[in-house]
Amino acid sequence: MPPRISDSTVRRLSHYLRGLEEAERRGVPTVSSQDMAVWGGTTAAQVRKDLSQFGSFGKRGMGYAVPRLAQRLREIMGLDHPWKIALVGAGRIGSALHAYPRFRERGFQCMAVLDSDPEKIGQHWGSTVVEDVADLERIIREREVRMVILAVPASAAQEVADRAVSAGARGILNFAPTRLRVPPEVSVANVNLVIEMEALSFDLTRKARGG
Amino acid sequence: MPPRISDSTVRRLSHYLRGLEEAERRGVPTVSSQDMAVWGGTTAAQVRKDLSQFGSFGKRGMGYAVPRLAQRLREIMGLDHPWKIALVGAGRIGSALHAYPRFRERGFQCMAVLDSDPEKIGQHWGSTVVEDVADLERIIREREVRMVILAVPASAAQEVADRAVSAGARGILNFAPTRLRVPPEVSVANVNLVIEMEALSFDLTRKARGG
DNA sequence: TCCTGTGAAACGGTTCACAGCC
DNA sequence: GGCTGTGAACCGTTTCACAGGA
Repeated sequence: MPPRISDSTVRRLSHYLRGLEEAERRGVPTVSSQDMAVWGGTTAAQVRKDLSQFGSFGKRGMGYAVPRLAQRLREIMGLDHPWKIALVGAGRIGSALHAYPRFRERGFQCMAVLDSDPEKIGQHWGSTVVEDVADLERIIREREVRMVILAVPASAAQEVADRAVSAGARGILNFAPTRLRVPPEVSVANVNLVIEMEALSFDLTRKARGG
Repeated sequence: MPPRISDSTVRRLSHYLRGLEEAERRGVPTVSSQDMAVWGGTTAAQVRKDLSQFGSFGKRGMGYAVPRLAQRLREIMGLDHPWKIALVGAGRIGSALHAYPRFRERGFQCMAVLDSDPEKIGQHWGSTVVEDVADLERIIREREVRMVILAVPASAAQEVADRAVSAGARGILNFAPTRLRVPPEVSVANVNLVIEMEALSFDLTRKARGG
């Protein structure tokens, strides 16, 4: 029974891994928790606590062997193998995401781009052809898609999510400003740009008032 | 000296406000903390705690008067007046953000779109013309821009951020996968899509393993 | 000596439970 | 009776401090 890992820990692990891979490229042999703390925007103690939840990867007095720790972190995060994803919504956000090179670099393979708009269906996006969202279930099943990026209007998000889940998708990156209801075996990450802007508005307002 | 307000509280306030404005439109006169809890994906007690940090807005036995609370929340969050923003980076993400109608609906007025690419400078985006990022400081000052959306490559993000801050910007929505260093009077919200995907990867991997 | 791994303490956010007002 | 506002309890995360191995 694995203990609960907090969301903030997971985010920091991403940062550690990014730093480790940069160090790997440079041929740095070992790093200290202090080095990783800088990458993760945290403290050395926090880094060690984070890592200790998964095992003991360092050597006292020495630090951590970069290739070994990077490999272990990739395994822990499930990034030691590619993920097959599908992009639903071929609007502007969808187009930007599809062109975003870092997804592919990180091992997220886009198996399909889907939309409901007849104007968009059939368009060529690089080597990908936009397909009909009516075929969502079949495509997810046939191409073994495990994650879906939802870049559809809020009004369609829940329905598309339900269908994707029923076809076997287990992770959803949701750009629609809606709280999706999904079964517990499914994970959802929400990206809500208006909330981010409103949080900035709050912060700035508070700083302007309170000092 | 206002007490610290947690980030999670701020996000919930956004949700409460969205629900309140929907209720306002429908002419609902009062709501309970339980109603708001549903909007914010939390509990009634949490709603009351959140609100209590800013004052007492409800009536015991009655609930909260919708228009009054909505107005107070807009004031608290600094959403009772428009915000002037600028968009730096006229690539695909920038283009998607510029077309995103919810920013404008929510009172975020885009005063400029900037890029360094001569091909893009001069392009017409609706009624906006893409301008040269070399004029960033002048434009921020002249048009009283307070927030900047950074949709530029990671390699340019810090430099653009520094220049925006020096010209008077105080909020940054950062899409570049970099941790920006800014003075304490400046607030930054990061949107890091790879981290969101990696968090999904972690979750799914963990669920598949642990049960 | 250097730096990790880890219990213990401190902190902050959430939940509980109830007093108080409508 | 119903629902808010809030101190107190609870719980998870972060920080501290140090024991222990290289």
